[in-house]
Amino acid sequence: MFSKTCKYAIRAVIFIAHKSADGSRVGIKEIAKGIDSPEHFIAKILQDLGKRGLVQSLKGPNGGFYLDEVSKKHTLADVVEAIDGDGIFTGCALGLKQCSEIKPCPLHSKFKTIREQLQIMLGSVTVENFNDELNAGISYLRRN
Amino acid sequence: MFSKTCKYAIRAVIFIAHKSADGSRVGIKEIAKGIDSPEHFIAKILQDLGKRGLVQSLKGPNGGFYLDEVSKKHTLADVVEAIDGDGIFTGCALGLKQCSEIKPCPLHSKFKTIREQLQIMLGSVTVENFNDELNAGISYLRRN
DNA sequence: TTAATAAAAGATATTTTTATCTTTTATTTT
DNA sequence: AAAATAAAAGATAAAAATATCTTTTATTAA
Repeated sequence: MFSKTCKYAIRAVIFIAHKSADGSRVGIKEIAKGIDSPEHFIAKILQDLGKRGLVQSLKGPNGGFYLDEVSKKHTLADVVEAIDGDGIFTGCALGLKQCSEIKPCPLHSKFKTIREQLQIMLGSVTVENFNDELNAGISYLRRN
Repeated sequence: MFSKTCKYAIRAVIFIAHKSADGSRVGIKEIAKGIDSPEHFIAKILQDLGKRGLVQSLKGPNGGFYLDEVSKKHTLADVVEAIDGDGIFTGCALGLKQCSEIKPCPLHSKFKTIREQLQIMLGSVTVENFNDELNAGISYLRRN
């Protein structure tokens, strides 16, 4: 469904939202451990998300990643689109470039519904929406 | 959503169902052209689907691929599962192996609905279900 | 029973994705 | 200012997915 890169990205932004909710920053090592990802790989991903303004960071002691007021309100759809592009929301299920309402692939209409639901779902939750349940230990971002 | 291999596979079986509905066989070259795929690559995929009993084939003159009565009734879910496995139906959206009802990832419950709908949708159409609309030129398997 | 046809099988190549390692730059603290 | 910290950037490597090429086997038709 999502690329591995995208899965790491989603887990990371939710983790950062959670850990930096108190105004502090969270380092790359803690993030990597907290979401079970390769440290250097998630570093690259966050670098990319940083350039796109989806996460913020500061170098040096007490530095790390955090989210400003705008970033906290970004939806998971924003994250997915930043990493994987909008193919999952708009592309043809069978990979046909010219597939559209007028020249639909056999699955077109049936798939449309599902894609839309996915987009609505991902568009309706912000990265900080999970803070409470993570605090309460109701959901998890790693094997734990 | 699906791997490229899986997209080719779905297109191919629908194409074969369509072209062999009259009892004839359809060659690999015609299939490759008919679904816009690399010839040797789709050959490999069909070889695999053949071993799994999802398509039938005959070598030699007048040979080619076709579907027996059982294969015609296979659903697209069967094809997807044969190629990509059941990860898309059962796996965690965030790639967490231990994600489950008792240790859910943040997206678990919201995703469940969508995965189920996808499975129901793909499980409710057989590969031959599209023959009529393909004949009528209402849907397409290549740029055309 | 030979030639032609077409898929199966095996080997290799290319591209993309995922992962790692090293060096540089920015920031803070002493 | 110097030392320590931590991300940014750049380079390289490994693995997986996608694609191509060649040889073999089965089948048919002449």
